[in-house]
Amino acid sequence: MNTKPILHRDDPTAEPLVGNIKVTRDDWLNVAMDVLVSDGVEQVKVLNLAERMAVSRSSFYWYFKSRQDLLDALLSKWQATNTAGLIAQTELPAETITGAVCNLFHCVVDPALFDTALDFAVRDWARRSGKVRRMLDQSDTQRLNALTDMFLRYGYPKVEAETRARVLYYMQIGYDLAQLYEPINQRLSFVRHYLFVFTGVHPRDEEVEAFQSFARAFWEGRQR
Amino acid sequence: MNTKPILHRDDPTAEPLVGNIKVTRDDWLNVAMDVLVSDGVEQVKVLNLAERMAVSRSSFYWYFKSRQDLLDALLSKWQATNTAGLIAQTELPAETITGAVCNLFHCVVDPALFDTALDFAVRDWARRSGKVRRMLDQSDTQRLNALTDMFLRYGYPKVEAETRARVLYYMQIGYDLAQLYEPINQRLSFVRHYLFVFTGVHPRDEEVEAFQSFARAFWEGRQR
DNA sequence: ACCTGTCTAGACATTTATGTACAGTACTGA
DNA sequence: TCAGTACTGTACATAAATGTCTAGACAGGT
Repeated sequence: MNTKPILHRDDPTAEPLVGNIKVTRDDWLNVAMDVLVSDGVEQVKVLNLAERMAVSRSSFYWYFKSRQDLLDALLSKWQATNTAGLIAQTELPAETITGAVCNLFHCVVDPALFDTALDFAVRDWARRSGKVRRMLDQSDTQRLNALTDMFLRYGYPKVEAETRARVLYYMQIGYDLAQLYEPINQRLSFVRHYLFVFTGVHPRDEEVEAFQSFARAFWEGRQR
Repeated sequence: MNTKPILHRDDPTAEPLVGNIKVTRDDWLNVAMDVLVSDGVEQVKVLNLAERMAVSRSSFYWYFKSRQDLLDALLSKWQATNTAGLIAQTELPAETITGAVCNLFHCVVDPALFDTALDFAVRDWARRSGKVRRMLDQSDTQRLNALTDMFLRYGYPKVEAETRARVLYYMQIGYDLAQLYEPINQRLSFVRHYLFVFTGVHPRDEEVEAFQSFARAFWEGRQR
């Protein structure tokens, strides 16, 4: 378990906290994000977070007006990062459509590009909040448009580009949702076939291998 | 709003309730299922359900040992219907693979065959409960196997059958999750292209038209 | 040395949830 | 009719969550 949230006070590289400070506003946000992702919004409770950080509950109210205030901050953080991250990947240059889809696959591998678990948590949250639902709908539309444009750039007819964008996007969401933790090697051995089904053309060997070695290197670094 | 839960006492066709009975065990279950689907497990609260039925909370404890007892019953209900429903659709006879996929599409249209919203709610629930998670993993495996077998029956090589089964399954989950409520006609106009992307072959006109008219008839009946 | 601004702890009030005890109500069958 | 069965309602005990108030700890400026 080296994936637990790093509090400011536990981070040796950060400058030490002065005065009576035990945790920072960012600590509250980070821990809240962690709970949001792993347990859902309903579990983002002040008491819960305070206990995890071994800090009094009332400290929370110094940094945030209310629980709702914290939730709003979480949503902003998601909105500012995830959609932008995915769209950036669709716009990277590639010689072929299969190469472009490989670029997109990076999102599944690297949470820094796109945090799938967070995205899922927000989707769940959206079922209970109209405000979140509206933000999410906007993001979905933007993302689908970006994916459609990607296929269009490689010469697909309009309707086919739209269809393939949808299949690709929803498949990624669905896959992550199902959380079928297949062994890495099995999952990577499917990459070639996924590329074929998604694009209708066979990928180049070097594209597949490049992605596989990227993913393998990334996952080895995290003992998965 | 004609989709509100039908309580036994509101159903004119059912035999009238005798004695001091106001609601039945099934009423509790149905309303709970409704809340589970629309608001998630966390909102399945005894008080909440009692208020919706205008009945005292303590009535609940006549029919159920505890809240957990109710949740267990909900899970059983899901397990007994949804997975079986989907697998049955994959096993229906069809002349072509595109026809077989059309049969599967019926699941998306008709909640009696497969309640996608419920499935999603259970997925969400599974994140918080190990027991639910294990049941869900089992179901996912069974469903993927059934879909793979379907492709195998139409002559696809093993790996391609597995890949297409995954794309098809996850795409359906993802699509439902995103809840992009496209207009019916737009959605139906994509059917032909989805079939092509999912199977790699072009569907027959009569297959597409048969499915479209089925879906249209079904949806018109529910003023969607 | 003393104050001031920043942050934390502990005590309190309130709300909302679960579960229990017990009395009451309305049919049913002997 | 009268006891029993099958429920429902009121009241109570308890727990968990949010939010408020106040006293106090700590560093830095004057």
